[in-house]
Amino acid sequence: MSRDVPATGAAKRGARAQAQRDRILDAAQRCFAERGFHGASMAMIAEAAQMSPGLIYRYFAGKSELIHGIVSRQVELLADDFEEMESGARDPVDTIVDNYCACMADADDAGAAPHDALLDATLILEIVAESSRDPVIAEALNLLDQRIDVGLGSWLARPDAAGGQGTPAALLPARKLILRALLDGLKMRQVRDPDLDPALLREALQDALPRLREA
Amino acid sequence: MSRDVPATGAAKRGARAQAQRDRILDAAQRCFAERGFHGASMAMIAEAAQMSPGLIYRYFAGKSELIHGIVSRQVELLADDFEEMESGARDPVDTIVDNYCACMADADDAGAAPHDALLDATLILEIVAESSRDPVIAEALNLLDQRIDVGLGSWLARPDAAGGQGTPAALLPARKLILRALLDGLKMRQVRDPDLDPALLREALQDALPRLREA
Amino acid sequence: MSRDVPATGAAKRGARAQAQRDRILDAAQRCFAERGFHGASMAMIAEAAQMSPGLIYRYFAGKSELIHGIVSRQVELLADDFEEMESGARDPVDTIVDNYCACMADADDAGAAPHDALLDATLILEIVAESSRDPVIAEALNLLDQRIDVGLGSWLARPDAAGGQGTPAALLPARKLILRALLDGLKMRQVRDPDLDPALLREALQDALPRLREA
Amino acid sequence: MSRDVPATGAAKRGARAQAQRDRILDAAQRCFAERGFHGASMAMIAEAAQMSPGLIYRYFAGKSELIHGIVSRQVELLADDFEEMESGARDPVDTIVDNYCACMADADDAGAAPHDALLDATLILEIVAESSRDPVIAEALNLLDQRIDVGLGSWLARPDAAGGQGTPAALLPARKLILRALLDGLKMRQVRDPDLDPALLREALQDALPRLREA
DNA sequence: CATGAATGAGCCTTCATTCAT
DNA sequence: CATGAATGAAGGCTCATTCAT
Repeated sequence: MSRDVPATGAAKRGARAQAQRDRILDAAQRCFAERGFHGASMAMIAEAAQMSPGLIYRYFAGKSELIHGIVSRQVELLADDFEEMESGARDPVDTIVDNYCACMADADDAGAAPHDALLDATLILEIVAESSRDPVIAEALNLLDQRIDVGLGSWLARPDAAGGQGTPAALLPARKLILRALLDGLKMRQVRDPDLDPALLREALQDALPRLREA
Repeated sequence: MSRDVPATGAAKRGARAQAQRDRILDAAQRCFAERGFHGASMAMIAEAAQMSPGLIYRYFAGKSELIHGIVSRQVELLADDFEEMESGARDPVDTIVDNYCACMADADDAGAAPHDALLDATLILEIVAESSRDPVIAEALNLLDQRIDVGLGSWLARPDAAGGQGTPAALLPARKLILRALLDGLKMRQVRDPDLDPALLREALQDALPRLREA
Repeated sequence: MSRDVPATGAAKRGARAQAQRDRILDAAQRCFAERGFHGASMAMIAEAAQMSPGLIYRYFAGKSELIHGIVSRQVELLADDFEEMESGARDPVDTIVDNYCACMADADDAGAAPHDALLDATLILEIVAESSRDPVIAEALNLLDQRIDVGLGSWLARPDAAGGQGTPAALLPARKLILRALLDGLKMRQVRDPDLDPALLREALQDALPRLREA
Repeated sequence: MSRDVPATGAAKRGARAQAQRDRILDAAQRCFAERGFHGASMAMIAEAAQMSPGLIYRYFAGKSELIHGIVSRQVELLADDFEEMESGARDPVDTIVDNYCACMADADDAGAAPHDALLDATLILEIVAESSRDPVIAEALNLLDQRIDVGLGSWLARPDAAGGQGTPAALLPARKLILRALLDGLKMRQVRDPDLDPALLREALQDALPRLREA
């Protein structure tokens, strides 16, 4: 998943173009996180990317293509998390909590390069909401969703000994649904209650996760 | 569940005024569900409510106040769900699944009177996202959140025999967090995967909920 | 000029109607002074007059008729000032300074009944400006202007011994113009520099007025 | 008096930008003179300037900033008048009368480039009135006022022989006040009585001005 | 007479997007 | 490629005025 092989959809793009795209996406992600999708203007994004508004349109067809681009980039980031979880190298609780905390931290320092930062929780909600009306965004999100689904599924299915959860195939869809909802729901909690104590979150997960395994 | 008796906070309002407010809120809820908060214009809402744009402002101070009004109405609807859950009159799984299905159904027939309907899942995401930037919306959501928190907390804490979950006080915050996240997350799943089989949802909940109780 | 004989244009009006008109005009004058002609809404005026917006239209044809009414009322107030000046009962400097100070005072206590208060200086500017575009207002102002012109003229012309200025007829138009400009200009200074020391004003007038008389 | 060299405060602005600003200001000045500050809409001004409404906002933050810009331009025009007066090159009466007549003439031919023209008298009243409620406008007017104050003060104080009035320092504030009021008042007369004979004005000034000097 | 709900035109402003340079 | 000026369609909101009650 490294950049040796260009990312999905970027097959033919030159290095320069890719750099520009990333610069724009970084700026957009920062602006969207700060002001929301509708609150951030193309002009603002252009300024954040230190280029003219017109140039953005050379790389992206419109504002919602920016969301598409941002979401697509996330797919790669996610891969890392799943590798960790699946390899058993790390307690899944840690991964989730870290992931949660990372988002919070990102929100604080606006200088971070967002292309390897997780999506701001509020932005995720906006994207998901938007996806129900905007096919371009829906498409991007479908990819992400699928990736998560596969990752979660394989982690759940993998034998206990191999760092998985040993979930029987029959229970897999149900467990996946619950786990997915729980993870998504955490994003909503994050938005509603940004001061949530990470320790409580960890405690809650440590209590809940084991309970969700086969008895 | 109907509005024979004026709703909370509307004590002093005339019947006519209350009816107008509800008409506006119904129209707004429909428009927001269909086009999103930013996508639905006041003009569109006015038309849906069959009145002039200016008139809306006699009843609501601005667009965000419409969300405030919509969310506030939901608080009452929620009360019913919690009564059911707490009274033990009904399996909580049924309540959740029904609630879930109700939303889906509402989305289909646009003619339904929304003031008796649960919020469209997409709209919920938008509202939550917006709440992080709009104090008016945040306030309304705080009320709702609090109500849910109390309801969930008392259900969890109530002794097993009394239709509760018998959760020890020490575990309450953690369990509440998990449950809350799970419920919220279901809304996100609903948006992302509207075709989810209710039967799977029920199965998943029947598997998960008992596991989240004291061993 | 007392109310024994109804004021100009009020010939046929009943006492009740007159009272209503005055109440409206009072409210309007207060609102206009506070927020300006364009800044004060009919709704605001109605509330200040403790009546419904619709009722105002029973007594006045529109917003600019309110200005007409306000200006017309001033004609009577002015009469008093001129009587003083002409009778020689009082130093004209005192009259002008008092008049000036009265306006400032009015601005402070909003409770005063404006129908016997001088027009707020800012409002005067607005009215004069408006008069160049609104014939209704122009008409009212013409009356006021004429009255002032006559009053000023007769004071200037009256023999010195009779409390006047003993201005020769040949110089009258010129002197009237200067005096008029000076008086009007004071209104503008009042708006631009509300903190002007009344003592300085008195000093200035005591220096200038005598110089403007026949050598 | 032309704008060959960019005006004060425009040092860094490109020639194109400056031209656009002037075009907008010209249009605004014309529209404001014709319909008043509140009567002229941004759309109308944009049309007069032959551009889209949105473009105005690239050059001015809002409607009040247009007034600010218009007033600021006047400061420069005023400088010329004061130079004349102070240099003694010209009878101050002439300067005032010319200035007065210039305004009247401008009002007639709407085609004149307003950036070289004095403010329409009616517009001045509106601006002064508005300044008491709009800080942006107040700021612009403060600058103008100050400039006039300095100019008038130095002319009054300058020795008689040097084309001044030789006013003793002790009398300066009072004389300045009177002169200022008289000049301002002339603007009001201009609005109220546009047909005033310039000859009468000249006569009046020639009579009054010398009288306002040290005996 | 009086009310106040209702209208609807219009206002200022923003912003995604385009295009001449 | 890149710029940034320019467009023009909305958008949210206000308010003078009307009219059914």
